[in-house]
Amino acid sequence: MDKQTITIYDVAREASVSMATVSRVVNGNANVKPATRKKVLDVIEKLDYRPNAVARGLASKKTTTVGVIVPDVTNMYFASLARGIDDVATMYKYNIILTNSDSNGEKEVNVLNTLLSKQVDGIIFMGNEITDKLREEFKRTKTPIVFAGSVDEQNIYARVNIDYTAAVQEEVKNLIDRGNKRVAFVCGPLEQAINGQFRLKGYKQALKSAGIPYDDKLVFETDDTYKTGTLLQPALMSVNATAAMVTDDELAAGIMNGMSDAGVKVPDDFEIITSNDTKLTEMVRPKMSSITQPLYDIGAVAMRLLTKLMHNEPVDEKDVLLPYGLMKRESTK
Amino acid sequence: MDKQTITIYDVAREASVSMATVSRVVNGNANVKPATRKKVLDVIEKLDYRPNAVARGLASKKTTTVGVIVPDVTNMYFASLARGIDDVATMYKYNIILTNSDSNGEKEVNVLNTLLSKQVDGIIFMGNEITDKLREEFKRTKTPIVFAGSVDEQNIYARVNIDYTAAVQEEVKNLIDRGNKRVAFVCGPLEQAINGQFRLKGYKQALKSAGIPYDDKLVFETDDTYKTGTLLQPALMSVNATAAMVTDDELAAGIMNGMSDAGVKVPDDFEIITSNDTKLTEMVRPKMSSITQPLYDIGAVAMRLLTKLMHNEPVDEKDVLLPYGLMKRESTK
DNA sequence: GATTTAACTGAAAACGTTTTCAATTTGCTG
DNA sequence: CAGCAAATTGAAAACGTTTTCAGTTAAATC
Repeated sequence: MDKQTITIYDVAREASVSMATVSRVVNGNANVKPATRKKVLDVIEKLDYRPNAVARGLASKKTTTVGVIVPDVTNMYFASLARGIDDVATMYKYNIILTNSDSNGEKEVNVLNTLLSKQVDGIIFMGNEITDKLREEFKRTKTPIVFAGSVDEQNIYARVNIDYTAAVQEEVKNLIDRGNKRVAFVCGPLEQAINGQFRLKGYKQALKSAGIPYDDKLVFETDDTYKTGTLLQPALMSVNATAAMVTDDELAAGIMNGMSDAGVKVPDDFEIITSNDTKLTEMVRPKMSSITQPLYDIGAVAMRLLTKLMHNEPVDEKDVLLPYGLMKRESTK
Repeated sequence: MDKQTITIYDVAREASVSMATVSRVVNGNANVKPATRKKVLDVIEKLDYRPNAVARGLASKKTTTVGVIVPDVTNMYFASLARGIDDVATMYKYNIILTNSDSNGEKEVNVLNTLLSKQVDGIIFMGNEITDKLREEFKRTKTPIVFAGSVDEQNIYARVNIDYTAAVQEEVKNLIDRGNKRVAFVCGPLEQAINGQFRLKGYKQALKSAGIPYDDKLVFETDDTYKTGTLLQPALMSVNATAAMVTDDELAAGIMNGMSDAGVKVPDDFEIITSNDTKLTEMVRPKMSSITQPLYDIGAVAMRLLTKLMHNEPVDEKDVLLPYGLMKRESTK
């Protein structure tokens, strides 16, 4: 009546060998006589035996599961990374436990602890503001961690990103070269190092190279949402900005639609460049010019890196930078 | 040197009680004297003991983990469901193992088996074409399964959806009432029951009520992608369609942009209505009218239903239909 | 064919919990 | 304060694997 499970012991008995031998064939251990292997395999087939991964995890101290902490899967940027992660995880026989943190420090700590209690073999973290408390928790564990599409300004953790500073600098330079004297920098929370340090730095460098003084009235700190973007047009106009470097695609789409709705022509009256190159950039009209990032690859490479860490393989570079590009579409001249 | 872990045995010794007692206080069992509980709690705090979920899983046969099979997290529709699932999972102390199947029957079977070997307590499945092989695998397990946003034409599995047939019928009726004699039905793969049976049925019913003969030249079976949508304009024009009922938002956005690019005005020359009400509908211009679905809730309710199944609580209705709505935006007159 | 060596196999101890069942305490009752 | 029920506790057996170590068998050498 009850869920009767076939255990390794059952197949051992049926094949007249020991559990150890069954375990060996299941794990592909070479030290088994071919004839024995075949016999065991046949019984496994016949009994439809499936190894219990939990018991395996307890005995071997490996769960072949990795934890993935993401601010919100509903955000295309993170969804793309997550997809890359899952694909290479699958490739290496891992599964992922996916958890949404809403970039909330407390949730991040909780979630991290549950993942660790579940004995994940590794963790991929996304999120750009690392609270002290979180760093402390990270430090307490020996479980390998890699950041994906997320900077670590303390240079401690393995991570894979693009060079946000250079990319922003380059794009802002282009904007300036095209005659824009006042280009706005519209970003997510500045406490997030990726904005407040890396990207803002690129923005400032571009201004400096062009001999334009930095004006903090031109930087707009937002919550990265579409809705907020749609409301920004008046503020942007009031500081006489003629272009904007935006750090999130949905936010950028909001700004662009807000402009259009207010009769401001993009790109003729206002140029917009965005940062994540999600498919949204192509769906919106005009299509948005963007920094291109290999989103899927960032996730994929992060996961690959994590496998190396988990298997104690040597890694040459803990801070991997993937190439970025610049895709001109219709929101810039 | 080695990752020295504190076990339940360590705290038992330190608190001079038995493992059983420690286990009791960890699990909130009531039969522990308050003084003892406090003593144990103090030691747990002091030693920073964290229960090993794997060992727990082996002993109790519960992993507090559920498997989630999704075609592709990168699709906003599924990402929204997944978010709803994760949130209520967290609420009930579960974690989710998220796997992408690409709606590929073989992958689905593989993934299902890994999930089962990992002893997940339940499974949430998304995907609309259930191969015989997959059904067979489903049947073999006693692990509860619920479908989210996915139909089961055999009425076997617990599932939560909206009434796709009624929703489509209603919208097509509106299109017809507004004077469209030839409305196209543009959908994903017809093998998927949600399209080939439920939605198509609604389309046909609407035609029938209006006394319009069904013309299969007006149904366009696609792969649900944006790209495909952008290429559909000529075909749609060649059959003299003046409106389209589309089953996917990205696809619909593609069609709309394809129309606009070809100089066909939406909605004046061509009306479009889509089906999933993802945030994309608002980002695109003109904004797309859509059937509204409580995406997040579908996921949330599915997960809630699964918890009941996992805890052997009675469930009154295995086929839950959530309310849908119709949101008129700018792609219809 | 006797030795030596390499290949294969099995017994049993982990792994860190939960859970059953019996034993011990404690609190009441009269 | 004996007697009994209820509340607490602990011992030990699961749970289903992996892994170590010793033993056994087969192959190779002379």
